[in-house]
Amino acid sequence: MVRARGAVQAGRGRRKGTMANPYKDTLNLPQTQFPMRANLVEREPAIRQHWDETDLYGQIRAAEHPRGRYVLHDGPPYANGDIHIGTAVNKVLKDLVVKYKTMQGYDAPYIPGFDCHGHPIEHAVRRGLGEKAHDMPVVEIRKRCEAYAREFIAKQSEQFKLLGVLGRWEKPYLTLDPAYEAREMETLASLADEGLIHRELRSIHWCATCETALAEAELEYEDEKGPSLYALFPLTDEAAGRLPAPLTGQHVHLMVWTTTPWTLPANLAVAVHPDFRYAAVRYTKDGKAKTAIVAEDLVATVAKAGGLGDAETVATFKGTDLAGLTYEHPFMDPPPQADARQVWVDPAMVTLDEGTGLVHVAPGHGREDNVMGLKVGLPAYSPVDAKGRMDETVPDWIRGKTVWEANPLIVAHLEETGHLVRHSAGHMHRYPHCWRCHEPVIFRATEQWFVTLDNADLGKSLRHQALEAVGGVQWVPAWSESRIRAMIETRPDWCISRQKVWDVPIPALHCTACGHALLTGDMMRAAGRYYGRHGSGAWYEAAVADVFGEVPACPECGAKDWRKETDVFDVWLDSGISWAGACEAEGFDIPVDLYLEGSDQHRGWFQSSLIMGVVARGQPPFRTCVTHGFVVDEEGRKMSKSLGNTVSVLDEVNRLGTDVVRLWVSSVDYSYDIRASDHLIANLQDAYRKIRNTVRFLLGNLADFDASRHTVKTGDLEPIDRWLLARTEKLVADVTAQMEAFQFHRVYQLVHLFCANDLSAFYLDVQKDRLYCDGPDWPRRRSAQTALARAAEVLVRLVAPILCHTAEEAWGHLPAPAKGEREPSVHLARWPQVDPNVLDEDLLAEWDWLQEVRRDAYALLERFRADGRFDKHTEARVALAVTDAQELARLKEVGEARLADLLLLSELALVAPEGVAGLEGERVAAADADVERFASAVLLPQTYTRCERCWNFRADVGQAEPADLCDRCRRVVGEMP
RNA sequence: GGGCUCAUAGCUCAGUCGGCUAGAGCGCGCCCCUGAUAAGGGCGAGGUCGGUGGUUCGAAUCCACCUGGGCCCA
Repeated sequence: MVRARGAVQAGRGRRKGTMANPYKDTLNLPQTQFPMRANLVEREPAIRQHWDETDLYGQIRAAEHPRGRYVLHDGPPYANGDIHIGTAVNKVLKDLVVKYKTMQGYDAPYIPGFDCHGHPIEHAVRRGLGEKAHDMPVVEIRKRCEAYAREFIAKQSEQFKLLGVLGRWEKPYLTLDPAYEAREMETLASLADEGLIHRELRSIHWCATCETALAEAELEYEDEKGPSLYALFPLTDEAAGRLPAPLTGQHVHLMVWTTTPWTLPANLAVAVHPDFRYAAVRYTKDGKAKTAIVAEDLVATVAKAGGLGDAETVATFKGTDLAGLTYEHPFMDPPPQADARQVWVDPAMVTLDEGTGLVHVAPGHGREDNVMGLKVGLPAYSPVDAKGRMDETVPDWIRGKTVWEANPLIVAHLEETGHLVRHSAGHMHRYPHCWRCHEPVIFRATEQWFVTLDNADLGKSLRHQALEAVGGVQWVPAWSESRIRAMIETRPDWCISRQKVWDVPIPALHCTACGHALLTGDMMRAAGRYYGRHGSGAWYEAAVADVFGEVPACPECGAKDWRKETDVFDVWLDSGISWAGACEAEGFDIPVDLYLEGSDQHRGWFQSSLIMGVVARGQPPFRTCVTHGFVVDEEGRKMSKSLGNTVSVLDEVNRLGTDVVRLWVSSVDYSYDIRASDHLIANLQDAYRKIRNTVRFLLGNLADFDASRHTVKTGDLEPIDRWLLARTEKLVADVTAQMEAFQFHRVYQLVHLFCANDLSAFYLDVQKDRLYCDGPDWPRRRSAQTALARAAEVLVRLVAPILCHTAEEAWGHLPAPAKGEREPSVHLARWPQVDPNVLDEDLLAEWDWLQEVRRDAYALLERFRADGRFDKHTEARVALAVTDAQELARLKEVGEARLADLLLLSELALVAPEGVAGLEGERVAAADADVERFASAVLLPQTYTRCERCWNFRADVGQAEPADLCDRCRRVVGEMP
């Protein structure tokens, strides 16, 4: 629609044009060197460089800390690869806490750490070496591992610094540091002192490619297609004789199901459920009639899957009836002990979800199998060597074959000997894989060192103590507690040995005469001292006497000839004692205040630290534990390179600037999944600009404000300025509460709302007239500036933890404080404290109401504006009919003139609904605008002239010379020199 | 399969003990301003509160189940 604007405007006597306003120089327009354009990508590095050059971190450490110490202990990221968005989120969250606590007056050191040992680095190094690794001395490989780790420590440090994370980067704690290793041994010695370390033949996850045991944490479950088969174990004649009629003495088989044929050689038992019913089924296969026992409920399923067309149930039993029946192995020689190869009842082993209801048990090849074996006294027989090859105890047709090669051979053999019911090669299942080489792992029984979680006396068990300790920690969010509780309740004994070289060697000795393995607390302490002096790698070349001061005699046989342990400790022990190796080493008390990590650390660092803290110090090493979720893509799916939905945080920093990325981190509720994409992070640019420009406008209007001379006493402030002071104080109170609760996304919302609503859309819009047009030194203007100065001061400080660069930049543009000197950095400044006298809730409620009134009036007046009756409120004279008589009286009390100012109107009249009858002018009914507060509005004819200086339409324009000014502006101009 | 957990507008978040027509900011659309200007202001449109069933006078909220995610485990 084209409107005849020229005519309308001419009729209102408005002179619009590009002609320079002769009074413009008499205005107090904003002035500041703080640029509107952030240009973060260029500016931020300069700010960080300045921090480096002035040693800001050192200055903060050297400053006064009236509130004592607050220790956030860094969970060490693994020194491998570039940082990713998840680690970036973690570091930024930590930095928010540290910067906030620092401003609150705490000594809040941040000592970054790096997890330097472990399988991933060793794997990468060995892969790089190729064949050469086999002949290379351990010490040489370790040297390369260290170099590898240090390379990534340097790289990651630089990347973390790009995120604005302030800390002692020049001296992080490293788990490969000999002093750290020494403390680790000293701390772990308490495990041995308490008798909590034992050695045991256990079935564990084993990677045949990497030739090492794997912890739960080192497994990845992947979907995989594999074999599955139904096999028959014939009952012995003795057992057949015990069967009830009509089966007595017949050839009857136990039918089992397995997806790992290679474990069949190690079969030592079959488990059934005591409460299930079992059926003897007769069927014909290859022209031969057979009888097999399966769970009754699974007969149909098995008949179908096993291809038993004519299956017919001939008898049923209870599970307990089957207990003790002995059977023959389809291809193995006599069992290693007499009570092997019989049926046991074990409810934990058997479900009806899959299989036949009879479970093939190989204690050497499965955790549950192992547990059951221990219970009934079966050995963890495991005829597979470290490379995954079948050993000499198995028949020659599979001897020396890898388990993967053995699978089809075993299937074929069962087929040939009539023990196979049905075989399939396409069974889909989730199967554990090695987290490094991604090959499928096997279960294999080996001698390993364990931390005992359950003692005979349950009340004193480590598990029990750890669970008690959980209750003493504040978990954020609260569900975090139930999660770690459930995990500790169910975790198995902790396998702490690894058949690797890149970690701290276990300083144990094996007697060459009797095979006894020796590891005591004193030995560990001695090794700790030795490692501290020479580095733990020295173990490999040291003589026993060098490490322990003497050669101990074997407590079992008295011999003095030892083989040094070749296994190393699990890498989780390194970080699990970081509270000792890093914190106590710095003189920090345990427990420290805060651990803050991703939710995966419930199984990792939180747990290992808690357990070690309980063992060595009798308490958890942290008071509060904050957990954050994982970064997922825009659709909530996990990020993966193969899906191509990853976000590179370094790219984002280079594209948008660190402060925008930090603002993004602060804006999300990190308790759950965190969605991220280029687009989602870039969205925060708008909020960043809003905050930055609001700060800039505050600064611009404070250009001529000298706090020491111009500050107006609170009691003398104009009402709206008194409100801003209270509103600012409320902001401080709210933001502080949310910071204390680690609810940074609420801080973001509060700050953004304050900038967008309270300041930009309301206060600053209303106050522009005074700030620009009043005399520079008029009390009314100084009143506004007093409030603005406080708002600016507060805002810059409140955003400092998040927008650490921008706040620093703005800091240099704030007016000098009334007293004393400004700290050289905002990060050395104090967090604002709430003055309860200023935070006047009644006043805030009053102004909430006024703002509602303003919003409703605006909605109504918008009707006139949309119709082209005026463009700016300052052009309009308006009468508002207030629906409620009481509210009308209340508004009258506020005053029409003041309300006209708040609504930016030329003039305002307040009337009762019936009062509009006699008024001249166009009117609009409130129903059109969905407003109840006002019955209607009347646009009164504009009879006033526009003041050429302040552009307000006022009755007093033309009443004196200069005739184009209003009274106020005449006074201002008259006061000018 | 088990433990913990999530799902409210395009996005980020509020929503108290179950109680007005489910809110905010951003984004989007339209308009205004040009004295915050690669700024600023106004208005508006956006929701089956993941789905189904139940409890209740009343459900985003409580319960059950389902769907789809996430972390961890088997």
